[in-house]
Amino acid sequence: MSSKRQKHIDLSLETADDEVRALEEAEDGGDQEEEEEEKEGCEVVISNEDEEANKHQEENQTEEKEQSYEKPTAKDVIKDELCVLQAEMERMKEENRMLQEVIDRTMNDYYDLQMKFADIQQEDQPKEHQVFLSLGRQSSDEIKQAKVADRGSGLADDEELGLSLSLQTHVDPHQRDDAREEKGKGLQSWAAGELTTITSQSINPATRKTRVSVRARCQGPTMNDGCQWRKYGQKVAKGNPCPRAYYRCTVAPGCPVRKQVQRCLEDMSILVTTYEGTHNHPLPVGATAMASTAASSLSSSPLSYLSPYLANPSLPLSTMSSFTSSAGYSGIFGGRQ
DNA sequence: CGCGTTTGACCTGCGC
DNA sequence: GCGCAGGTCAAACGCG
Repeated sequence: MSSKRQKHIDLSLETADDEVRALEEAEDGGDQEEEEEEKEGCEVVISNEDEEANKHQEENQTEEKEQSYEKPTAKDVIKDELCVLQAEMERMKEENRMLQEVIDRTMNDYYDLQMKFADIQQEDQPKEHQVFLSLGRQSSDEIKQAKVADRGSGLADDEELGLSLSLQTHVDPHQRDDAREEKGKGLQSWAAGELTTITSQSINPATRKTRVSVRARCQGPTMNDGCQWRKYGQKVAKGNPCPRAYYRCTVAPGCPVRKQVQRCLEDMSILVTTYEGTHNHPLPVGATAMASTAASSLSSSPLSYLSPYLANPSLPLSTMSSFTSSAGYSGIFGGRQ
């Protein structure tokens, strides 16, 4: 008998809602089924939820007859467990909501700091080209912040390589918003939703070598950006115990593009990928979405690491932006030579 | 066997 | 000039 009672409890845990329904039904019309008590002896596999409820109810009733003093106890136990489980579910839901809010707040603060940092860098090093691409999830607040930063930055157009700055002179605010959303979608699809952070780009004035640095949350050894890469070296850099891996683009022979991949010291789940060079071949579709995003902000030839189309400096900026937008890609960041 | 990775050696730029 | 750190090369190795 005790084994039967144990079975009841297990079933109630698996299908709590149905159990509640079954109990309610049992209370309402349980008398009608008392004459089928002989079924209680059958240990069959329960395949139907209603059958399960009925059987549950029948077994309960059988036990009730044999040990009538246990009737309120068994139901109370089940109801108590249901209440506890439901309360726990509610608590977890509430906890999830709070965690989500914390994450959103943290992301907002992070992007805010990133923008301020960009402004400070631009003030300190007016000759150093800086690009900050906001990738992945982007809230409306971040978009607003970006707009404010863009309008207030007052960059010298001829000298600064602005992120979305220069392109904004060609599109209206609605289009910008749409484009930003497009960018987010494109990158999410590119990185399977794992891309969450920031890219930055800089040109070394001395060597004229340019780099795009992408920080992405990625569990694998390297993030899939659509291109084919061959590893040619690995080095442990000073200050970071994580080894830095060196990759060369193998989509086309002689392609000069290289990338360095290194885990972030602060957060091992973040992969910092630095691209360098210009592809001398058309990119795969998967890579082009990313390429157009980054490269449209890097319209000068040495800056177009990711899109060979943008390696052609003869293409005017307006052509670039129309290309990236008309191609349906997510390139919305303006570029400036 | 071909291709990609690993890893130690070598090269190069930079600061002192 | 020297030392250091970052970057690249290439032989050895592993895998399919």
